Amino acid sequence: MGDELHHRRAAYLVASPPLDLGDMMAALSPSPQTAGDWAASMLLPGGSSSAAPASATGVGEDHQATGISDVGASSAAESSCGAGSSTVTTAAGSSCTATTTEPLLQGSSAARRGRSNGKKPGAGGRTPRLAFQTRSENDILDDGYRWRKYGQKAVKNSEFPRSYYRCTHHTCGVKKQVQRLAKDRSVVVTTYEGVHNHPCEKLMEALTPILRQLQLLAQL
DNA sequence: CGGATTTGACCTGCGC
DNA sequence: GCGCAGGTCAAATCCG
Repeated sequence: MGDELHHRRAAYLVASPPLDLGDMMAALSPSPQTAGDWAASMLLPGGSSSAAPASATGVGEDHQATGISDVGASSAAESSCGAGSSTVTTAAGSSCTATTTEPLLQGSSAARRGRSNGKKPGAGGRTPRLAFQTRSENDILDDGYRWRKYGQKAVKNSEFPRSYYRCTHHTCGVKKQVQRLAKDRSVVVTTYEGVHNHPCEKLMEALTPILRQLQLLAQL
């Protein structure tokens, strides 16, 4: 998947981020929505809770997405890009490789511990989890949302600590974990847990002028 | 001064 | 039951 993603990376750096953000969001969406559909859904107040996809994106940063995993209820570190992968192509023609990794257990103890504040993942595994790898110097990738770090933990079998973040939006309980891969320190594994119930700030910011134009055109 | 980050303590689940 | 490891809390600290 290398070359294509390299091109995408260049696009992130040079071209307008919002489109790529949409691409990525659409690509990561559980439903086969187009970027446009998704963007539209995000603009509906309250409509994003059901239609909004997971939050993983790489935008405006020097990050290269190398693998995406829909993680069932287990730790994502060193697990992304595991089992069979499939390529998701968005309306804009861009693509990224998504990997569903239900059989993630791989014997590691991390996979067994789904605890979060006493709440179990729940029957059927409540919150969706999505892990993906990015190749970057930067641990923190700018996905358009605002995050507050609430913890950092040394992880076994890894010289790099794992960082824990929560979305700062009041009504949003989305979390993410960021960890650098022990095997390849240039790779950052980001695991998102949950779905944002509010629009992406940066996306909204970027889309506003476009929407204005669309509204003007619609009036004609 | 308010919000974000750091960091050690604490809690919980799981394997032995 | 104990120890280990992951995840969270919250006080202290930092920073704009």
